Amino acid sequence: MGDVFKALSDPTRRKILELLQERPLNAGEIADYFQITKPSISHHLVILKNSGLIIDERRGQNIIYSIDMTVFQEMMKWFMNFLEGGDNDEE
Amino acid sequence: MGDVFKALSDPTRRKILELLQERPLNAGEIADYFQITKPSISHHLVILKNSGLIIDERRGQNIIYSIDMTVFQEMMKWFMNFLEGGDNDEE
DNA sequence: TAGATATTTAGACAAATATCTAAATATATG
DNA sequence: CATATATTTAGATATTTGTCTAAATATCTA
Repeated sequence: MGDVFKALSDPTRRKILELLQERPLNAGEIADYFQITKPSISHHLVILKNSGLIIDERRGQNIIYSIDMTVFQEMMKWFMNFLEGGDNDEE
Repeated sequence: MGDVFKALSDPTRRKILELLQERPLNAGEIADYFQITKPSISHHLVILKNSGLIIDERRGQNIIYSIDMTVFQEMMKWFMNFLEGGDNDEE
């Protein structure tokens, strides 16, 4: 769960999520949106994947990334706790 | 706005927010919940304050910290964007 | 199988971060 | 004013993080 907050703390990774929110993209397409190198993007994708925010699927030479909504729903619950004033248990 | 995600990326700071979600606390009371030193907690409080997540108010020798809900609502909007599939514009 | 394309892994490095100790500031009170 | 209490600021340090280049892996196709 802490991994998710860590993953969201980087602006490049948040932008990747916003791109994937439109539609799934392969690694190269994602990299094209940024100035940084493909290996750096690949590193960010690993972090996003480990946090559970995205999933990947190889299709031929490409690896296609897309958002996994499940974790976003958990995040919403964490924030809801503050707005509603209910109980909370994290790590 | 990126400051908020950065602020939330540290587990100590998230725990501080959870404590303040119960009720306002002064710096010493907050520090008592943790093993780390008061200066370190003070540093975390500065980061939380700069992000807009908390506000402080001096009362005598104490400085009392409490949550500012405004930013939480903005966070909710950001997450809502993913769950609903609407448009988004950040930084 | 050889070569081209897509992507990741490995290793290095500079910048950012969390923590500490020591010192400074602010307030209250005898 | 002098001392005690609460908190922050300053400066140092070890760890983490984001980035890079070079090399490795995986897949497709001629």
